[in-house]
Amino acid sequence: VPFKEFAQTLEKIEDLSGKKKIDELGQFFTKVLDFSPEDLTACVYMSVNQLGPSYEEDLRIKGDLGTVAQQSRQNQKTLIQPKPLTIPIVFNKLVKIAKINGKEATTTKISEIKGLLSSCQGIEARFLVRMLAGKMRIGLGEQSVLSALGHALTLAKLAETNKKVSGDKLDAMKDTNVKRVKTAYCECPNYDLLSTRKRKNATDDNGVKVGVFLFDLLYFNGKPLVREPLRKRRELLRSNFKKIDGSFYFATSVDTMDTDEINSFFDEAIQNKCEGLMIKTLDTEATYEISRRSKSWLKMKKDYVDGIGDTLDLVVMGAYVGNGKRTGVYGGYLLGCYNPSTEEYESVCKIGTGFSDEDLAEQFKILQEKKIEKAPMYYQFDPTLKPDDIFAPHLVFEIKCADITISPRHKAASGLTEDGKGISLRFPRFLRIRDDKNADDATSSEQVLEMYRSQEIFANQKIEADDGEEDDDDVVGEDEEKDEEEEDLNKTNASEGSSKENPVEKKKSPVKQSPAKKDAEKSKSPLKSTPVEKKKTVASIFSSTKKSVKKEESPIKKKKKNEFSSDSDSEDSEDDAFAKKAQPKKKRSRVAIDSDSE
DNA sequence: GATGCCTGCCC
DNA sequence: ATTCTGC
DNA sequence: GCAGAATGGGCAGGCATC
Repeated sequence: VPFKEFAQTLEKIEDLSGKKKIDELGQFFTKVLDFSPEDLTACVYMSVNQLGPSYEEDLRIKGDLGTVAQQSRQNQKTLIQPKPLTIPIVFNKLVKIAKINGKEATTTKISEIKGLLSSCQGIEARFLVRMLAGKMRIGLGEQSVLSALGHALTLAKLAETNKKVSGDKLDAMKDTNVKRVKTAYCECPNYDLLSTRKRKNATDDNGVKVGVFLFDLLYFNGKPLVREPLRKRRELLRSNFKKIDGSFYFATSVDTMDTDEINSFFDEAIQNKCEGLMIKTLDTEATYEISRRSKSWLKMKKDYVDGIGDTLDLVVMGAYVGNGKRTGVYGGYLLGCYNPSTEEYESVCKIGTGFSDEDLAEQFKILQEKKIEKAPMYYQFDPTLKPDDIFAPHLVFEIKCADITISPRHKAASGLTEDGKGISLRFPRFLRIRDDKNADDATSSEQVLEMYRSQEIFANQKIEADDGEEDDDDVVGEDEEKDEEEEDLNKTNASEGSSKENPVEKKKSPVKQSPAKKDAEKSKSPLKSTPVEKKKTVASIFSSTKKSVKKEESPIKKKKKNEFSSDSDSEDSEDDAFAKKAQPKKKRSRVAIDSDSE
């Protein structure tokens, strides 16, 4: 397959929109299947800009690569002058470059890349460079590549059997195959992910206790359990594995249909320094299939509710030029808090999300007039954070975060901590510009430290929960049956948990809260977005004070934390309830909640 | 050998 | 991770 | 609602550089 053909396909895809992108790639794959099916693997990998799974360990793939490598080598001999590149040549070369390591690795890689580039013609170079940069940005990613593959396989199959189908019937067949491809993709272990991560000194004696918390079983004795409901998967997990104190546990969970119970379990989780809960249906839509997963797994964290959570007002010290769709505006900013005693601005975090396109355009305009040549003495930040543009202290952003942590790079409150370490934010996002604040009205270093400390305290004490109120909404499931309650408790520790799991796939599926975020913040109408149908939900939650639910996909661990909200003043209201839901399907069911914790 | 920058990965 | 946006 | 594409802190490992 000529590389040029591939590059041209990418170019077309870039300009098309919606499903047409998939159709275009599907046609390309169909052609590949027709003329050089042996190149399909490489084409698929290149479409997702990956070199494939850990080829060293995957014999099947390795075999393919061997063939590819051979072909490529043969071609190269006769390739005295620029000869048209082919998919195998390029793919093989990329793999080769990826494997180069050791001394002089960079130099060698560069020279190999130069060689590849000099063989490019026309648009080939453009896409080759993007591939090398890791950003294809053609608006088509993994999911679409899988769809295209499904389409191509459908057509190939039909051609093979000489059948002719079209219209709705054909579409239906495609859908079926797309689903098969995606399912296979989900069920097929990725050796790269499963392989043990390299750790030079993975000892356990560095004072940090590490434990594994199991919460699901996707394969057992060679059989995929992905299609089994969570209740069964969990039962197999619990009956076939044994807990080992100090290192191997089952995630703490509670089975319930009662939101109050969920809330109190959530409080307990927070107390134990967990980030929150993963709420899943036990029986209904409780399998691990991709298309439904998003509807039956919800993540519940304290910072998802508008008006609640840590909020800070920080000064924009500098900015970084934007890439891709942010070309021409800033892609992110360096923010700092103000230390009145030293009259310095200390970096707290960079920020790059939460902005609408309009926000970015407006900010770029505002900041042009605040640009200054170099960072003033009163700007404290690590050299590695040096912004492309630096501004006089002026603009103030209201930022929300999930946590406040000690940082190895940021300077906030570094003069106030015992060890001199600074403070930073975890998962910072932009909420809005604080027009009503001057730079020196920003959150102070002391306040930042205070927020950090109160988190610690909070996490270590018992929270009285409670609430009161209820809201209406209900949750619950109706159908599905029985309830039992069960729970295990283990609490323990804390260390960071880690986990990694879910080797099966990585996808993301957010349920975002409604887009009402900023508005809600301003208008405080937390419920507004929620009403969504509460019909069939998987689970709906709300609480009286904090908590909301978001959806997510892979559960995992968490880290610390707790709640609290302070802010330099913004109005946080706390109100109410919240409910989120997942999607309408019809039946409700009982849910199981795992504490995502470490 | 120590230090710094970059990459890949986890959230 | 979080968030926004086009489809 | 999905999929894609912007972007965060932090860690560990690997390579470059002093």
